[in-house]
Formats: sequence, structure tokens, C-alpha cells
Amino acid sequence: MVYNGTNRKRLAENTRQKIYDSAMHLFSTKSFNKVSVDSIVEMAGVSKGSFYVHFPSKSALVNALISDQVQSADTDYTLFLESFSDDAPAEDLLLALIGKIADVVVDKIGYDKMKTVYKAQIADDVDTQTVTNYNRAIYKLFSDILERGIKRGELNSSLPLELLTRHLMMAIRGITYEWCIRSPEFNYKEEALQYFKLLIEGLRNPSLSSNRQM
Amino acid sequence: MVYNGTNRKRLAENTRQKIYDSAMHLFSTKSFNKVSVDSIVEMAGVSKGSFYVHFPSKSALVNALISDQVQSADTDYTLFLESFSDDAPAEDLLLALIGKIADVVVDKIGYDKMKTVYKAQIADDVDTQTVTNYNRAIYKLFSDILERGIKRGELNSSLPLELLTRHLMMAIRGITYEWCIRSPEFNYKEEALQYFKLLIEGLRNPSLSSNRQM
Amino acid sequence: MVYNGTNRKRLAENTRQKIYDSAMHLFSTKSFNKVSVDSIVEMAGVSKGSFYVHFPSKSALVNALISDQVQSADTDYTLFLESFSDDAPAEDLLLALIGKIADVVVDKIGYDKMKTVYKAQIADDVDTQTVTNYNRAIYKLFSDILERGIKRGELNSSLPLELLTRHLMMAIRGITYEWCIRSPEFNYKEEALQYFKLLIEGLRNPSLSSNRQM
Amino acid sequence: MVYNGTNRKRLAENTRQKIYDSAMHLFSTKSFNKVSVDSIVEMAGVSKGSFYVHFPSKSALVNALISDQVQSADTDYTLFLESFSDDAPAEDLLLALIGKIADVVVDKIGYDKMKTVYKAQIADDVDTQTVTNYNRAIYKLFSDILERGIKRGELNSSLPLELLTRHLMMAIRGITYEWCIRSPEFNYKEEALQYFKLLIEGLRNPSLSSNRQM
DNA sequence: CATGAATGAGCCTTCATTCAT
DNA sequence: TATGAATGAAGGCTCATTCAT
Repeated sequence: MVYNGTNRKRLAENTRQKIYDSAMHLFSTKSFNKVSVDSIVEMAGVSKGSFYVHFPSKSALVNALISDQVQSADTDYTLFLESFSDDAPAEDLLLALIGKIADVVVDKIGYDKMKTVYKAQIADDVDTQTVTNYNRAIYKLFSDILERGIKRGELNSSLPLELLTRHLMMAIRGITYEWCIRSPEFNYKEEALQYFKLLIEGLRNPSLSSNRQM
Repeated sequence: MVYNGTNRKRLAENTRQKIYDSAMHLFSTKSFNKVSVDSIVEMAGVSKGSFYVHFPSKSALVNALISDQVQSADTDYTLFLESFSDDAPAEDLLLALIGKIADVVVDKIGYDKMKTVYKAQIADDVDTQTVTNYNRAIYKLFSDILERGIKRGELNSSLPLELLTRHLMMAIRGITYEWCIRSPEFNYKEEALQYFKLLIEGLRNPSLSSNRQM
Repeated sequence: MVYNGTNRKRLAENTRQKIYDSAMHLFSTKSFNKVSVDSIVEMAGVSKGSFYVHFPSKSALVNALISDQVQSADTDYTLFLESFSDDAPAEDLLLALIGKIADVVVDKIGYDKMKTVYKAQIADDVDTQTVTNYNRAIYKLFSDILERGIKRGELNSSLPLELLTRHLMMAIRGITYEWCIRSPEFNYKEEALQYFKLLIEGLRNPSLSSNRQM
Repeated sequence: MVYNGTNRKRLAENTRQKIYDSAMHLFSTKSFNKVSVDSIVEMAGVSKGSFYVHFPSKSALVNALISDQVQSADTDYTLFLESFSDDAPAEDLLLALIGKIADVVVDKIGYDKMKTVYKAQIADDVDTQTVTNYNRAIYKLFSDILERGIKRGELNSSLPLELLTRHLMMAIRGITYEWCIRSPEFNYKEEALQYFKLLIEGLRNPSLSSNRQM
């Protein structure tokens, strides 16, 4: 009130950013437990105390990191799909989206960071709600494509839309996990596209067999 | 002190077994990093030194554990399939196998142990070659079913048999990973069966579209 | 910016009071080391910097807190005794005062705050001169009662008045310490009254033995 | 079994002792929170890991320290009293015991260590059961003296024996606390003896007034 | 083979205080 | 006066592995 805190705020934001960036860098290489707060602040060139001024805990920082990453990716996907015409066949959209996801995961996020997330997710190191939350934008994207495809008769399935959506996301996570444990011999994009073609076939031709009992 | 080789061997084997069993028990509840060598030897009632007599490292022990578990599971699957007639439709066999896998994973191995494996796999805590190895019996099982199905025209795919097999295994791993991060709200068997019906559809009806470009 | 000394003073006093009150509240629950400056300013809704504007250190604040508490208690005791007639027997006055002290300690000050004081006192966390100072009003109160009692022959002792006074205060502190480490199974008032009856007996009947050597 | 572990055990005991002694030394000077595990192991010349081989925690070590100290003191008191004839007057025994306690507390245990205990006790830093436990040998000693004194008519009191015993111990603790916060101007032995003479008077002459209400 | 003491690096978090604005 | 970012030392505890006996 008495003074203009803009400079102070800038300074603070700068410090926070340095910590954030250093962490991002380190987590791109090593997993949650292998990256110490010490190493983060050292790289950031700030004091350890500063870390806890800006982030309540190491977990919280990683949360923020992952959350931002997820949002950024989802924004990418959304913008990407907006460039397509609404009449585009569902199948095309699905494959295009998968391709885009592959690009983002492989090139933008990268192997190590992705692995860190998948590890953290299963290790309960941090709260990865943001990643698995069914309300993530990406679920909506898949859901919309599927819905339109079904409405237009391009796709067919006796299963509820919501279940199909979850299945597709599960497929992506499965591919990503496989990539994480098989890299570098595993070509993410190629495998993802082939795999999804298979799935799309299944969606397109709901033979009577779906009523059979196992 | 008279040396009796036989007794000694028996003793050694006994010690090793106690360690092994205790570890198995502990890893069924907690993850690799949460189970300490101390806790293992305490439960086994042997000394810490003994541990390193029988296992070169904690990782090595977990290796053995996982390897055995994999072999045991694969044996289960193999025996299970042998009870089916060779003429059984590929689709039926696939679904039956998936159901069996679900049963083994959920009931025999169990959530915590499975999670330990999946975590260890992605965390590079241990060498999980045995799990991901393409020579695992289970790959052969899937491959055989697919091969027969294709030969008999029940299934169709322009994709190489080996790729399809890998895809199915990747699907299973994806489901399992999803289970690991979503339990208990995720019903493994149900989701697995529904998901595989989708995949089988895709395998059965290779529409022309599979030649389209994305 | 027009400088208005009055407003500024009011503001300052207000800020100081908020810090003071919050601290009082927190120290009523947790001990010196468990209450952080952070928690105080957070509860007070002021900045950390403000804290150090009004109090040179955490210790100084606690000093003020304790000092005020002591003064307040002593005022209570003084007023309480003023309501008694001067001719009241010394024994009655002593027991009445002890009862009053028990009430104030237990009900007005309360267990946690009292414990904080006793802890701080022995831990040298803060300067607790005000509590132990022989010039505290309460010493004078006890001294007066004793003096009158001795003068009127109700009490007898070869020991100097000043020593007796110190002994009584030491007794109270002893009871309070015992209460601090035995609560809640220790009934302060009951034990205090019984204990003082014993002491008063000793004061009343100075047998020859007081000259004996141990 | 195979080997004679005597040497090993000796070595271990030696290490434990070094830690124990260093801790004893440090706690004689500084309080629980001011003595770090680091400082203990440094003085002991052993590794930090060793500390936790021999003691589960810092608290546990202090527990052991205090417990030993208490036992040692109580043994001193017991042996001391055994040197007295059973016919010795209760009053003499009580004063003799107080004098002995004063000697042990002041000369054997010492101011700083005593303070550490009293601080730890009220700060809940460690479990000081052993100190306050009503089953401590010292309670029995006081109880026996009182009982005999009452039986022989030397002492008189309408209060239960157990309560009187607790009162005496509370008195000692009160004196000790006062000493802790007033040293060095407070002469423990002198004050203790004078104070107990007062108490003993109260015990000897239970005037009718003990039935009065306050 | 069995034992278990010893190691020592490593980690997250807390906190009172300072000071530029 | 008020602010709040920055500091950096301190501290308890875990754990896989080694090695002399």
C-alpha cells in the first residue's frame, strides 16, 4: 500500500521461476526421489530457505510441474483439433489426435520427463490427480470425437460413450508405459498409430460377437 | 567340529528360503523402496550378513522374486489353455485367456505385489527383463492363438503376427497399469474383457481403411 | 501523503495488539518452541516484518506476555484478599489465598499456558524474572499474612519471615510443577489445600525440634 | 554358534558405552534439544549409523540415561538408609534422607544434568515415567519411614499414608525446581532441610484445625 | 555359512531474523 | 510503519552394503 511492490514481486517471481525451471530440468533427467531439494536450489542459485518460501514442499513443486505440463499438453491437443473441420471423419480425427499426442509426448515433453510422471504416478510420490482426472480436457476431446462419430454412424458400439473414452485413454497410457520401459527400441508414434487403427476397427464394426459370453 | 556338507546345504537352503519367503511377503504389501533389507532379515529371523551370502543385493532378490512369479503365472496360463480344444474359436480363446490373466493378476498375485513389479519396472530399481522379454511364454501363447485364428480365417490383419502379439501384451500391460493407479475403483477383469472385445473386433474386421493414411 | 501521527499510532497499536493476542492464544496451546513467529503473524494477519517492528524478538514478546499474566494474577490475588477482614485468622487467609491461586491457575490461566511458563522458565527460553522476582506482589501478600499471624501468636516460627515467605512460594511452584507433569490425574486445588494444611501445621507448632540437628 | 562372539560383543559394548558417555557428558551441559545426535557421535568418535545401531532414537538414549541415573540415585538412598537403626526416630530419618538427597542431587548428579531432566520432564521431550513413577524406590523409602513413625506415634496425620508420601516427593521436586531456576543463589541442602523441618512439624502435630474448612 | 556391528552419505523440512522497498 | 522475500544453519533419521570373527 505504502510502496509499489512491483519490483519486489518481480524479484520474487524471478526466484520462483528459477526454482521451477531448475526443477523442471532436473526432473527431466532423474526421478522424484533422485532429485533432491538441495540439487534444485543449487542449480537455481538460491537458498534452501527460498525454496520453501515459494513451494510448501517438494511434492507441491512437482505437482505444479506436472499440472502445468498436463495443461499445456491438453491445450496443444485442443488447438490442434480446432484446426480440423467438424465434418472430418471420426477415424481421421482420432488418428490425427494420436499422432499429435505422440509428437507432443516424444518431442515436447520428452522421454525422461514422461517417465518421471509415470513413475511418480504409480509410486504415489505425488498427487497426480491432474493426470488421471477424468475431467482432463483430453477426455473431453476424445469423447467429442467419438460422440460425433457414433451420431454420424461412422462408429458403432454398444458400449457407453464414457467407457469408450476411458478405454482410449487407457490405451494411450498403456502405450506410453510400454514406451517408458522399452525405450529406445520402441517407436512411440508408429506403435501408437498401428495400435489405434486396430482399436478403431473394433469401434467401427460392432459384430454380434460383442454379446457373446467368454 | 565335523563338517557335514549335507546338513550345511540344507541349512543354507533353509536360510535362503526364509529370506525369500519373507521378502515375498513384504513386497506383497510395500514397494521396493519401502521394504528394507533390515525388515526382510528381521522377518526371516536371520542375520543381515546372511542376506548377502544368499543374494548379492536387494535388487537381485527382487529379480528372483519377480522372475519366479512370472514363470509361475505363465505356467498357469499355459496349463489353462491346454484344457481347451484346438478347434475352439480364436476369439473365445483370447477372451478366456484374458479372463484367466485377470484372475491370476487380481487373486493370485494381488494388487500390491503387482504394483511393486510395475513400479520397479519403470523405476529401473531392478532388472525386469523377465517380465518384458518377448520370449516369455505368454507371448507364445498369444501368438499361437492369433496364428491359428488367422490361418482359419477367424481373424484378419495385414499386420505381422509378431506385432499383433506385442500389441495384445501392451494392451494387458496398459490395463494393469491403469489398475495400479486407479484401484480400487477400477474393476480389472471387467475392463479387461470389454477392452479386449474391442480389440478383437479390430482384429476380425480389417476394413479397407487400414490402408488409409492418417 | 499527509502524515497523521494519531492515526499512525492507532494503527501501530492495533497491529501490536493483534500480534499480542494471537501469541497469547497460541501459547495457550503450544509451548515456546512449538509456536513459530510465522504462525503468530499468520493468525494476526500481519506481516512478519511487522512482528519485528513491535517486538525485538520472539522471546521479548513472550516476556511481555508472561509479565502481563503475572501482574494480572497478582492483582486478582490482591483484590481477593482485600475482601477479607484484617482480623481473619492467618490460617484462614492462607488457605483462602491458596484456593484462589488454584482457581486462577487452573481456570483463568489454564494448564497449557501455565506449562508454557514453567517450561520457558527452566529452559531459559525467555527471561522470567517477573515470575520469580521476590518483589512480586504475591510475595508481599504472603509475607503480610504471615507477619500478622506471627504478631498475633497464631503462627510461630524461629525462621525469618522472609524465608518462610519464600518457602510458601516454593511450595506453590512445586505443586504447580507437579501439576504440569502429572495432569490430568492431579487435582491442583485439592492437593494444594491439603499440602498447605500440612505446612500451616508446621508453622503453627514450632516444637523444640526445630533446633535439633539432622 | 560357530564362533565365539565375545570379542565382538565387547567391541559393541564399547561403542555403546562411548556413545552413552558422550551423551551423558553433553546432556550435563546442554538440554535435550540443544544436544544433537551429530555432536554426540562426534564426541564419541563413532559414525552416525552406529548411533542408531545402539539406540533407536535420541529420545531412547536420554530415556536410558535418565532411567539409569534414577536407579543409581535410588540405590544410593536405599543403601544410605540401611545404615540406620530401625529404631531411629522418623523425623531423624526423614531429615537424614533429605540431606542425602541433597548431596546426591547437588554433588553426584549436578546442576546441569538435573536441569536437563526437569526440563525434559515438563517439555515432554522424552518419556520420564521412571522419574515420576510412584513405584520408584524412593517413594517406598519415604513411605516406610512415615509408616513406622505413625505406628510408633511419632507422627500423626489424618491423611492417608500414600498421600503424605506423594506430598513429600512433591516437596522435593518443588525444591529441585526452585533450585533449577534460582541457582546459584539458592542453597539446595540448606533450603531443603529447613523446608522439611516445617513439613515434619506439620506431620507431628495434627491439630484439630485440620478438620476446618477453608 | 552365519553373524551383526559399523559405516557415512543422503534427505526434507523448520525457523528466527534481516533488510530493501 | 508495513511488507514479505531471502537466508542458511541445524537436525533427526534411514539404509544398502561391508567385513572381521
